[in-house]
Amino acid sequence: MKHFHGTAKQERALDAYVKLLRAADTVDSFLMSRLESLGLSPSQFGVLEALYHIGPLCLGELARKLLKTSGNLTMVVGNLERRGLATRTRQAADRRFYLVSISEKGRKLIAQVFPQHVERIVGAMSALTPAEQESLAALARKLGTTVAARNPK
Amino acid sequence: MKHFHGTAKQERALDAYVKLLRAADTVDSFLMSRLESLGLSPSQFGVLEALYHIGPLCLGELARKLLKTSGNLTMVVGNLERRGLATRTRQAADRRFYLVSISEKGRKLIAQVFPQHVERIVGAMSALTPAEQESLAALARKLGTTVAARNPK
DNA sequence: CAGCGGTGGTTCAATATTAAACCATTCGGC
DNA sequence: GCCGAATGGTTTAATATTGAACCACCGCTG
Repeated sequence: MKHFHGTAKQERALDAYVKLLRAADTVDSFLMSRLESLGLSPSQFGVLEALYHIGPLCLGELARKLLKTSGNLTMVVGNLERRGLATRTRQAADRRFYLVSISEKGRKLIAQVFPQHVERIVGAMSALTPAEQESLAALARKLGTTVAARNPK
Repeated sequence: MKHFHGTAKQERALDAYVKLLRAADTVDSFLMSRLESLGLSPSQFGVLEALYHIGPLCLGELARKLLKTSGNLTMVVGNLERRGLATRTRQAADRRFYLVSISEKGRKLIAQVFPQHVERIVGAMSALTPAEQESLAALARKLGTTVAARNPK
């Protein structure tokens, strides 16, 4: 059931684009549904997970890593702070920077939740063979980095 | 720079998952940035484009096609209606259904914007060769449909 | 035809998200 | 040392997004 007709080139590009977005959306909402039942929003989990695995980061670094705006991060980190899962401390060296760190409570939460999360990712991706997973990763990586490079933030 | 260490199976799945999401996010925000400069939010464009190419749909069908909740669609369609780009009419046969249709104004807008949108998709996807685009589409399709089938809405 | 369960939409409260305007701080040139 | 540009964060206004509670309508069964 197709509703747009263009050149072969256009249909190929559109088809790949639509399939890519739908797959990402489907897999992500499957994974996030579990996290939300633990009281963590997708964004909150994303920030905590980054802090947990990478270490303290300032707001701007978080925004760039997560592909979100700084204004957005202000809100999400604010919510994490209010819930005692992260802290924000002003840098003495350059007082414009706020270093965001995961709290002990946040660390415990991620330590508890992350293993199951990984297993759910493994489960979802098992729809593809290992070779297919690697192929998908390579193609997605090439596409993502090329488009990102062409459009400097 | 990797910050998580697990089994080969876990790292492969995680890597594919992360690359997939980032590619989708990068491409999508590249495309949406142009649409927003025309005053159309991504969701509004999604709904209008569906109505334009498929024809009138009821709220629930729209929600399923766009992978959103019905509550969300109530809001987005409300905004489209307020701007005169779509209409909502109650079905006489079964008065629970509201049929959503694109207006003439909306049709003109999409007719004007869609060709450029497709060309931008072609431009973005040209990061991959035609064969790679087809390969990506096939892998994404397999992943998306399998995960969706395993998790009936 | 009364009641009831199921389906379609809406409402509500909370969080997210962005762009744009704005504030705070640093740093370079003078 | 002061000013202006640049950088990092916050705020604001608007839209989006979800799950849960709720309302409206249908069809069925007694």
